[in-house]
Amino acid sequence: MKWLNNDEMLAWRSFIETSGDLMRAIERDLAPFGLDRGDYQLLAMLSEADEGRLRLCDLADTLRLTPSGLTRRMEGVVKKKLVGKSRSTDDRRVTYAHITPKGLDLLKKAAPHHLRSVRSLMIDHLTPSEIKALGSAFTKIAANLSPR
Amino acid sequence: MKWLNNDEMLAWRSFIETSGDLMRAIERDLAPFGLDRGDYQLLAMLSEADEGRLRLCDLADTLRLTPSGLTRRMEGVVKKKLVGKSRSTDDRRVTYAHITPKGLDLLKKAAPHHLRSVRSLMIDHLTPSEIKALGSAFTKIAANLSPR
DNA sequence: GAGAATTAGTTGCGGGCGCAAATATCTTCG
DNA sequence: CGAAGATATTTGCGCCCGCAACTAATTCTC
Repeated sequence: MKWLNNDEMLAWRSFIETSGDLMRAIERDLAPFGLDRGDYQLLAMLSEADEGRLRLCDLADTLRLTPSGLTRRMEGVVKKKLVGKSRSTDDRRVTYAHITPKGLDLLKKAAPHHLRSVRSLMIDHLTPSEIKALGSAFTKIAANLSPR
Repeated sequence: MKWLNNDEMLAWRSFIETSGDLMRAIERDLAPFGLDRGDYQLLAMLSEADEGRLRLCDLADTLRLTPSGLTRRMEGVVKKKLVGKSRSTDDRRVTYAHITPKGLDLLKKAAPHHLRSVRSLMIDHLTPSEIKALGSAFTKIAANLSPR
């Protein structure tokens, strides 16, 4: 049985212990805007999408949500009028989610703060080579994760 | 407004996109033992603790759970007889959680598989320098996260 | 030493989200 | 074409867990 050496153990332990804390801290910084991380991610994805809209199933994929998870999350942002839904006339199974002007507005307000969070909580503490290593490490890990 | 450069963006994006997937994959590999990641972590912490027991509040801290979150998680493992509770006679506010022989047994069975998961999903894809970088990066990030 | 503040743990409530089943709408193929 | 299968979305149900409020026990403070 090949155990983990010290470096490996530190990599694994610091990752699992810290990533949750980091996420929570990011979330806390987003709270003043009335958004949680899921909402922010959702708005960000829509704002970057072509015409500011995406099919729900594609949105669910990019957000790593199951269909049902997305349905529930949509309820929240739709109620806040940040996002709207519209059925496709082309394929009547599909529904589009599109970001509203209000949603875009809020996102544009929140983004700089969020960016500052990410910098001050993470990026600013790392050397350029650590940053490169994080990127390549997670990219490789992702590539080897089962097809989802 | 200082935006993120390419390396920074990749580090951040790959981290948020991948870490959840990785956790889920780890969890999936633990499922055959009837454990989820939270249960495993709990058992692991107890098994490493002095005399195989910890005060509930200390356990909650190390598991990054609120007191109420821990109460609920304990319900599960106690019902499965993997963990027991005992009041301290010394300070009658405190309750200890201690791992049972059955819990220790299960942990010992699950650990090698879990270890293999961690290796095959993460460690094996990384170079030694990436592993070192992950460890130092998350250690630094943790050090700068608010005092919790 | 009595009351205030602190600390440990539990409980009620609510939100997020996964799973399985149900529904609606294509798509495929004999 | 029509039935069988695939795809998009919603709903019912249940688990995890955080927050706020509550109880119990201990420690401070005057």
